[in-house]
Amino acid sequence: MSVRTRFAPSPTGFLHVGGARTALFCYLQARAKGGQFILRIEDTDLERSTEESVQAILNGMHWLGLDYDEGPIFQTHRFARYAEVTRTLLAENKAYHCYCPKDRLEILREQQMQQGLKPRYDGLCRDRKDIPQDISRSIKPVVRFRNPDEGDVSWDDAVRGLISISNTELDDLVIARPDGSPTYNFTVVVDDIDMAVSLVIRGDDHINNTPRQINIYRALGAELPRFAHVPMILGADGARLSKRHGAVGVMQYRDDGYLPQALLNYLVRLGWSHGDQEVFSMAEMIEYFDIVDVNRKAAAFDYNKLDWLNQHYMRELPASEVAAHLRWHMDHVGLNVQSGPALADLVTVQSERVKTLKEMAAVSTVYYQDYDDFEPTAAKKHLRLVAAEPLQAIRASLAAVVDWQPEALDQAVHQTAEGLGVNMGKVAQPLRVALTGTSVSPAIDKTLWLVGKDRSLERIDRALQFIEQRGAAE
RNA sequence: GCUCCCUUCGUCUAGCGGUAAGGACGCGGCCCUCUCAAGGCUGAAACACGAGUUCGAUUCUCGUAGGGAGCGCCA
Repeated sequence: MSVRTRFAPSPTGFLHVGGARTALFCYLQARAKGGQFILRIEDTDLERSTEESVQAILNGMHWLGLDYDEGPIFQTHRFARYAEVTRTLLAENKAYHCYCPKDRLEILREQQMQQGLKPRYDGLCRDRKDIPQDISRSIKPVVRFRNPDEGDVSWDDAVRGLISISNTELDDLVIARPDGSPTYNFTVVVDDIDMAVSLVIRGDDHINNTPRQINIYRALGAELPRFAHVPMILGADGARLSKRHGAVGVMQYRDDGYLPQALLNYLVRLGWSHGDQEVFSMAEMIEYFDIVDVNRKAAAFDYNKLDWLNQHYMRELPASEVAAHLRWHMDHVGLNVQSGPALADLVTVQSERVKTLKEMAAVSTVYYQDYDDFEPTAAKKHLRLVAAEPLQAIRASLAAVVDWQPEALDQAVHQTAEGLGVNMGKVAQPLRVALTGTSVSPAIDKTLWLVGKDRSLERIDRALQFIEQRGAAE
């Protein structure tokens, strides 16, 4: 039988990394089994749902490349259907109208808590036949689902194993508000039945909702899907992930310079593994992933490992592909990519030196525009009188280079050093400071290559001038 | 408070009754080296605790402790 999974976020914010991982698991499970993956937007809470959030979720899914076969399906478009099912339950006496005012329920809840009891609806309206006319006219009732009061509800969770809870722990939940709008636990069940979802993958914060939902499935005479409750993702400090942990929204990771492949690879390894393998292509994830192998423990987010994976992908993915992602960051920091080396060339040189694309853009400005001043300590150390001769020599040598490629440039620097009878550092370091204004940059041949011939010669001249002025001043 | 869930290096994890408890990130050291990286080699680092079951428990059972989730006319 084909597997049908769904990811069902509520549009009350951006696409959270925890949600992204759940979506990834749903996606992988469907793709692996040749099934379908559905995206459903749970927007029944009209107060908190926003159009921007819907867009943010769609953007996040798109950036990650998690494409769905059906959807997005909006619950707000299905109110008529929920109302229909509610009427059926009412007619079958599996649900009933409840006229209890909110304040009565609040008081009840407080009393129960005080007595050390679990707060539950006491069932006052369950079999109430004495609704006075004036009450039924002034109070619009909610609809409650008649939960079984005996027996247990249990299911074999695909990741947790057998979970069981007594019906006496449950109460009659509201399935429709006074205005007729449906509530979460009810819409999920109706939708999952209507959409023939066969495997419900969701965060383990929903474990407690599952028994209630199972009872609704039964009342509706529907077959149960398989449930898989995946552990949550914690912040780096082990506490629940929240804004103060930095990036929680998926798009924030793009802004921070991560590749979608890296984030996906990082997320799939949270709670799941395949032997000692750390790096997985999407094809491998689809091939190896199985929801039953997901473990039960909540996992703390580790930026170091994400960084490592990100660098891995920056180096291993085709440079042109990485360059396309880098482009966004270059634009973002206001660099004109026409005024320097091709981005793909930049990527081949810089990817092993930085952890993120954001960092790459930041350390690459000198290849696209002139730097303002020499970094004081670098200049003090390397642009001294003794550096004048090597710089002049290398300038002459470079001026003669026709094929401005790393091999020829490397040769030029080496030959210059040999000719002067000094080691590489005596030539390379002053040259590096001349080229970049700092003492840190890629290998000198690569640095020259990226800076380009004309700009390199200009900058050497500038450094020579600096040395001369400084010499005169001393 | 009540119910449900979780517990192997700092972190992500392997383990599925007998292992020197493996890998990865990070951290330390060495090597390489024109700087910074990257790379290679290497080191330190874990079975929460207590009872059982068993010839033998990280692995099975039960407690304890710690952590998480839920208990809405939010999802």
